[in-house]
Amino acid sequence: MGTLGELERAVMDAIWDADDALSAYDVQAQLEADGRALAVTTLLTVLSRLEKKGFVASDRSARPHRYTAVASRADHVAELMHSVLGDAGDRTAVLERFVGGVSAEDAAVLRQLLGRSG
Amino acid sequence: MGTLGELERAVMDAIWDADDALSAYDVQAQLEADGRALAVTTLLTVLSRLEKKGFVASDRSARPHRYTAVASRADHVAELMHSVLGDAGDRTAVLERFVGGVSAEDAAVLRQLLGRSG
DNA sequence: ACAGCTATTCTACGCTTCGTAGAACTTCTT
DNA sequence: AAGAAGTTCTACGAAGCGTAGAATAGCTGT
Repeated sequence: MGTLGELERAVMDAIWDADDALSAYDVQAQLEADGRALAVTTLLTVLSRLEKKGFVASDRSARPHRYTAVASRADHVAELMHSVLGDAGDRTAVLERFVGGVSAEDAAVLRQLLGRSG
Repeated sequence: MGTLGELERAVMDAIWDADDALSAYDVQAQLEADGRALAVTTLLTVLSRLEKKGFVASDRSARPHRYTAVASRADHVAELMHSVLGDAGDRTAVLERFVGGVSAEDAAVLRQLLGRSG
């Protein structure tokens, strides 16, 4: 599972922030609005790399191909959290440090989420 | 804050698994026991890179320099979890997915750590 | 069916990180 | 002071990433 580079991450953010599927041109416009001017071919390259890595899927029937995120940002981040926790050794020790560092709001959310499941 | 490469990770594991400070030679022996034969200079290079990245500190008064982890593995992993959570956008959504995916044991640990009442 | 335009893929290059280690240099010990 | 033990410098190849031009493919109107 590869991690994302800087531009790859920016592209994923654009896709995640959009409500519907984006073309390379849409992504280009989005990044330009963020002050980053890039050639469309650059975005197409990045998009195809993201597809190879399994982060996006493309609809190639539409003429400017449309790209959508395979997992939501929340899913992706939660998965990352699990994956780092995964190779931790002493999970309890990690969770202890983790919980020790969360904000009061996050702690409340966690309590609520854990409350109902047993 | 850079992530660790494959060998860098193996070296950190050796250091984390040891109770006391290790020299490059100790690390070499440890990796050799794990079926990986490397020159000692290789380990010294990696160790110095880890030091530059802030993962280890060295005691240069002892003659074979001794290296210790700056943070425990648990601290490191918990920090990583926080850092991914950090650039998440909707933290509640992430925590929801995260909690949804933990094992019953982990959930029990979390509940205990968070305390009964919220 | 063809010309011209739009869109996509191929190829490429420079930079950085990482695994790997020899060569050169430093520092003890005797 | 010589030799051994240890450390730093320098280096190189592979891979990943940002970046984009060149080449190619597909569509549209006449």
